[in-house]
Amino acid sequence: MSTDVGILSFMLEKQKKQTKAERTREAILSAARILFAERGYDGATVRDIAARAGIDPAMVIRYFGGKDMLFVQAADLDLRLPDLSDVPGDAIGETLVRHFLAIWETGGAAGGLPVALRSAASNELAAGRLREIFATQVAPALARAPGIRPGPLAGLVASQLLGLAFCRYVLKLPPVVVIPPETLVIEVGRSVQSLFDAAR
Amino acid sequence: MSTDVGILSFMLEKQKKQTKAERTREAILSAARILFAERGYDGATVRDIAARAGIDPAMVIRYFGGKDMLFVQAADLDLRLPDLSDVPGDAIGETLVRHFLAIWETGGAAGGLPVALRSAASNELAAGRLREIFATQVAPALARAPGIRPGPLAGLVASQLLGLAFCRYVLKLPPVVVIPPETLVIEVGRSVQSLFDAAR
DNA sequence: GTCTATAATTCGATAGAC
DNA sequence: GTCTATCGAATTATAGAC
Repeated sequence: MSTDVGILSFMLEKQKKQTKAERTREAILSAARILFAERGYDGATVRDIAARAGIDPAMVIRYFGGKDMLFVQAADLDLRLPDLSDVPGDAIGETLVRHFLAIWETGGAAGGLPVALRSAASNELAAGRLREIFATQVAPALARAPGIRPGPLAGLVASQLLGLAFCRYVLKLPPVVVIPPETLVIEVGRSVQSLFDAAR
Repeated sequence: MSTDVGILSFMLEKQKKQTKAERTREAILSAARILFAERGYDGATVRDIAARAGIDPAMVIRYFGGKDMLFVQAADLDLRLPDLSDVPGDAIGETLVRHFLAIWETGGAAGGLPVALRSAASNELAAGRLREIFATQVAPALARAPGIRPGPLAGLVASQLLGLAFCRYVLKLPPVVVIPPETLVIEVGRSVQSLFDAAR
């Protein structure tokens, strides 16, 4: 079966070369996430991203087709929201805030949420991504909370959590930055919980 | 006293000419507020602003010294927050939300708050303005609420109100846009109130 | 006071050599 | 696959005519 051996060695070589190309691709994407999250869509230039990734600006276009398509990839994210049907009814607020804070505090700068939130106010592409994330991830997850009437709940919860992230991680409002995470879980958790209690 | 008459007629003439110049200045500022609020600092160009004001782009620089200084003027705002020492302790949440919504719903597009919020995420100048507004207007006003412990309260209230404005007026998240103002006053008011109750 | 013309940058994207 | 060189467009800001 020389054919099989040929295929195998081809795949190995292909995988090896893909590893090299994929490493470049990952380097671009990683640099893009950091700079998009720091400066927003307009503020982060293709040249800056290429410089941070250690490659030529032309490669960014070659790998991703354009700045806009690179941004869409960089702003991609999975919130991995917990299944609220497993959470006690009076602990939903704290659970959500704790999960949301963990997304930001751990590796937040490398994820897509800071990228999307930073640019959403001044870039329609980013705004659309954020609206889509709400519709496909946040709203369905909140709807699984037991005994909740449909209504404005999901939008109001999103407003509160995004407002917290905005003031703490984007605007960096000093009094919000210094609040310990545990305090946020309790205080904001209670406030979010009051939204759920009212929708029951 | 021909001197007095001379001064008087000079002042009248001066006032007349100032009226003309002031009208141009107001036209620029008004156009700048609308475009800065719509597209953010980077998205709104001096050319666009001049075109909407019906004057030459060079005049914008001449009147305001530069795009950045025009922005500072456009982002200036007075929240006119009510004196919370006059408000019943259990109505503070609703009072704040109602006042905040009124700022946005009536003439919001012409004010400085949409300008500042739209650009705060991607422009340090705007972010500084917003932080300054919090420090000089929001925090002192909230501190006048009777029987409140100092702590994270002010920052959390600002987070919730800014989050609401962000989702409703900037991001235009559909489920948040369609909520009637009265519902917002009640629902968000209760949630804000729970922050105050916990700080007592 | 006002406008024309342009200076001086900076950006995304592409063509083509290697 | 990668890089050099550059195009074409858009930006703020200024200089100078009227």
